[in-house]
Amino acid sequence: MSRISLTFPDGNTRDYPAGVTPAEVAASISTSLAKKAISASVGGVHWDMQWPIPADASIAIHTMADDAQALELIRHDLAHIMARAVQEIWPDVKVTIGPVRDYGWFYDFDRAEPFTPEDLAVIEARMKQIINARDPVRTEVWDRARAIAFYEAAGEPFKVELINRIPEGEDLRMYWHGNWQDFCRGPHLANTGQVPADAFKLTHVAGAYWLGDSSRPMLQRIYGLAFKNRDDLKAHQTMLEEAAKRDHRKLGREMELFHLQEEAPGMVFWHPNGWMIYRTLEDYMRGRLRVAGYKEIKTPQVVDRVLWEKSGHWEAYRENMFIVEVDEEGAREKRINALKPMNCPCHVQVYNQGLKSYRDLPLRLAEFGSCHRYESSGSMHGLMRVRGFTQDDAHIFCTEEQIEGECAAFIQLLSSVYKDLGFESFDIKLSTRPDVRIGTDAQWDKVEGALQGAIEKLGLPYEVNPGDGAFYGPKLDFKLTDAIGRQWQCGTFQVDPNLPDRLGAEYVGEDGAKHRPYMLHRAILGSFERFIGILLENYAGRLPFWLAPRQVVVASIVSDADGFAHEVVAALRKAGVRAEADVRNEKINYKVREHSVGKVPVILAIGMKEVEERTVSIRRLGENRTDTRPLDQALAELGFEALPPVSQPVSQ
RNA sequence: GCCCCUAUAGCUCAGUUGGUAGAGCAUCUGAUUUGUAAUCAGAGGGUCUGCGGUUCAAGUCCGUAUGGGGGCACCA
Repeated sequence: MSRISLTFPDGNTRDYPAGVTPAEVAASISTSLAKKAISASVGGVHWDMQWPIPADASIAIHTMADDAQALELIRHDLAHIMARAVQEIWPDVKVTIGPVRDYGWFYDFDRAEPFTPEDLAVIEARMKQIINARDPVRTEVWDRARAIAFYEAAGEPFKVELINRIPEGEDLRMYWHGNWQDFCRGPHLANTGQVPADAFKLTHVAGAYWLGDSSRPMLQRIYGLAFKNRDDLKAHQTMLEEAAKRDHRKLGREMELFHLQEEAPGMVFWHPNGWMIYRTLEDYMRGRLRVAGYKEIKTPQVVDRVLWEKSGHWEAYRENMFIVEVDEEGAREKRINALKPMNCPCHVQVYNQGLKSYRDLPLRLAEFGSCHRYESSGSMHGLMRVRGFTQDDAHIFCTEEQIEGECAAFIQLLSSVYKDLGFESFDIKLSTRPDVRIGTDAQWDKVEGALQGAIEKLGLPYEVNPGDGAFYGPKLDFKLTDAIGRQWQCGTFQVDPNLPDRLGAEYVGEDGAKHRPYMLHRAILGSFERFIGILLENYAGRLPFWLAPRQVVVASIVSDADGFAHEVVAALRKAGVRAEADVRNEKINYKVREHSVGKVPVILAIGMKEVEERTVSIRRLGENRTDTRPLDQALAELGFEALPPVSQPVSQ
């Protein structure tokens, strides 16, 4: 059980068990201290105790047993304090709900006028007044009829709806902050003064649907950041600024990687540098897949709707497909095609050519498949969510018995690839059978068991998401964690008996009869576009040498060294290094700065000294020193670094 | 798609209460030959996102379309 640490004005800290009562606290300290002990610190949070300590202080003492709980309470109380401030300033605003979230909280309001940044400053000022007023927080338990009557009288339809959604018989708690109250599950601090007044900040306003339902009204959501002290808030704000600096859209411009433009929303124009990253990543993946026993194929971009009808996509996914109508001469009707939104049906077509034997299985067909999806306008975001993208897609056709082995091999491959690309850890989520599904329970038992067995044999931790699988089969999702702690879902592994059935895939078994294979959909990166965005943000643009588009710039210091600079570039290129010469008539300081800003990992400076000694001066990005090396040695070192990392396979 | 915000030079941004545009960087030209994060000088560069409206007059005010941003919804 956790303990509470109380720090008193005499500077001493005393520990108490979590269930301690105010009376016990009072009894444990000397009378003289008791009279001064009007403030204390619990769980790192400063709070004021009235003396004698009131009975409801126990709420705070009980729940502020550790920092995480203390923060939760602070953020939760701030949500209420903000709602109260808003209603005090604009009495006609309707309140709804305001949960705690990472780093703060939000609250949704219904108001005809939009909240402006100036409004936020006004609200913040009022919140500080409320905190400084140190209003005690009181709890009352009401019955449903009273609560509904109260909110109907107050003209708060959203609250009435919330109460109606609470199951009969549950207690309804009303929390009073001064003479403003909110219906809430609690718990809360003992008084508003326990919230630090200088450690929160209202950040922005955004639209959000009532109850997350796009058919319901759109409310205005005000977001706030909150911490237990001012330093933590500042630290978080600094972190946000740092995160903004590594925004891949900004890096994409600065490093001349790609651009997007109005005529092709959600489609990437790759520039030479960006395309080099893309191709390096693609070549790397191609190599990994080849070794892992995949066969690479390429399938059409434009496919007749007939196939999409057979696969079921036309019915279920049509709104998200780019439709291509073609007028064919003599035809009575336009022929309707669609840009493929996914590769699966095409891969089944490849599988279906020629009769397959059980000896052909597992058959692993891979494609760097260019797909187009008509994503809604509001969902697009730089490289992270685009309309035209390329998946590192593959489909494994196999028998039920082979699923577990294929799953284990896939996870090993994925983990090794992530490691090579700089991501040490990832989380696995297993989504199991949903309520609405096809197939028998016995089949689901086997298939889910296969996935589970594969993960467990590898000794990896995983989380189960019951009921979150597709209607045809369970799936695994793989989420990697980047350098600043954000998680990205990239890999996926799905078991699908449905599509082979719809598209008539089969193989001849040992028994001479025809059988349906299972189809395993799997991807490691997800899409190249998005993964490059993730890589850029993870490394803040400072890609490892082997992935950097321009690996080395050879900069001459004086024009008499230009000849040797060119010679070094040629030798580097021969050694497999992406090198460029910079022989512009500029100072070396200028060149070093420009290429450092451009995130070039290695700068070789060439002056007359190097020309005479046939050496190079190596400067690595982020290091303020240089090393002088004989040219041959530098070529060997850099040539080796230019190779993609070779990872050890995960041991069984 | 929905709500809010936003759109001025390649980039980052100024532009007072409406009186037909500015800076830094970048680019180009010249000078400078330089030892590890910005050498100096000069020049060119903008239908102020498109369309419509108000006004004697619109970068500025209003409407609308499109793109972008923050979210929500979506991501079989």
